[in-house]
Amino acid sequence: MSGKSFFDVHSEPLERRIATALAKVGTALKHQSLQAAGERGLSPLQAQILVQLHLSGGERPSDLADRLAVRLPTISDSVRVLVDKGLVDRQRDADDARATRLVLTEAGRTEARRAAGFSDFLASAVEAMSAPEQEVFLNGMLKMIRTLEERGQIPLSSMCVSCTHFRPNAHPREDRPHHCAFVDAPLGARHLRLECHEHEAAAAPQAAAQFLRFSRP
Amino acid sequence: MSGKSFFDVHSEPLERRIATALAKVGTALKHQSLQAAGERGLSPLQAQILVQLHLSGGERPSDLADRLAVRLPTISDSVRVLVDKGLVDRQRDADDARATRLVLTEAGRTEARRAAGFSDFLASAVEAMSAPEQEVFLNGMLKMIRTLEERGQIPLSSMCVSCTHFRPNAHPREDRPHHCAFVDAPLGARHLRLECHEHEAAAAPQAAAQFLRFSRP
DNA sequence: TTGACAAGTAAGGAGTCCTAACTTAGGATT
DNA sequence: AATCCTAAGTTAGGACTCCTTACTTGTCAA
Repeated sequence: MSGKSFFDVHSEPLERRIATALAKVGTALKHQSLQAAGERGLSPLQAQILVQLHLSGGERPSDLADRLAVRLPTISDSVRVLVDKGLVDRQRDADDARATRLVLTEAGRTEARRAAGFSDFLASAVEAMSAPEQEVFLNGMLKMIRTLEERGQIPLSSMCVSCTHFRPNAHPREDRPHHCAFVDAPLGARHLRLECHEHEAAAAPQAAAQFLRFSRP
Repeated sequence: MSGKSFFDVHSEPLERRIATALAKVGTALKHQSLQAAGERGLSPLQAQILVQLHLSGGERPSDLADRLAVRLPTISDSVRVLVDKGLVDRQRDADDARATRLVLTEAGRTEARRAAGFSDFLASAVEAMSAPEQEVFLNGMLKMIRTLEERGQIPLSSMCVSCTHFRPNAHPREDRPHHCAFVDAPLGARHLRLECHEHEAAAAPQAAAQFLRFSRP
């Protein structure tokens, strides 16, 4: 055991510095999305909407509003522009005549694929970390995001850790401790997903809670 | 050695998922800053400007523009509002009569302290990680940010890892491998700073490059 | 059938962001 | 000293973001 050094005493708490670091990356994201979208003749929100519709294969305006953490009129505004540009089609929902179903046109799909690459700049900066660092990092991010979800401070995602099919720490083996009951396969920290098509929200957040408590390291 | 499992084959690359996770936190940051600032009668940018002036003790509009990754007219606009509200004072710079020096008024300092707490929600979510996880996490964030800086994709910060006083891996001891020549004290990964008043930018990015290559784990 | 509630659009207003066009000051060159 | 270039900042104007409030239309249950 060593005593407290200069830096143990004269520093912002670690959590605060991490929050600051995340805010800096947030600045970069904002700036890059404005730039990247602008080069394609899109606005940041328009690009986000295209990417989201591409991922989901079609959604309602209110779903988009939830996912992107804005109000319905904000989506409505941007969608009108996208429809005018011929990138999105508005269809009446078969189940509920009040609702609208938004789908990409062919041109919209092309733009969506391009727009999806906007975060490549971040992904490539992640390569500055080693593989084990990346694994710990993803794990940490998931814990944070799950915590923010529980507090209603971030839109819900289709993450493994909040899925009925997820069995945390179901196996003794170090590298793949978790299990997905849907595909019936073991998975490790490096495999955990943020958006899974097979996701089914756990009624009670048991799996997520266990993940928060017990996951390694 | 075990073979490739289902999830090794059918997954987005780890770097992409990390980028997605960071983007989600970016969404939360945007949303919370709009909310938090709004409750205090401020806009997000106004709040950022107050916080930055509080940290630095007074800056020029062009410095603010650099730090916040926006153009000068954007700052000029918001500053005018802050001056009207009596939170910021415009002073002529003594050295250069073209330049303006912005300083907080007493009321401005009060608001700045409140606005600085806007990222508390993130800091407290960071507590979902264990202490060793947090250390790896901060280390990873610093590598990412440094990489983004080198590419000009994020504003420069006054981080240890890009400082002339920083000596990476100067000590053999595991928990405090680095050294700060300014205060002449060893420091570990958990002590690394993002904004240090004693920062002096390294002419050649040697220290930073060494940090990127050699830092543990 | 009527009345509450949900999905979506429209209208209006504050803020964010940009580029382009000034204004004024500093510094170098003649 | 006169001139020209460059830097700091403001103003003007336009697109987009984002909100709240106020409709419109459709669902569903009493």
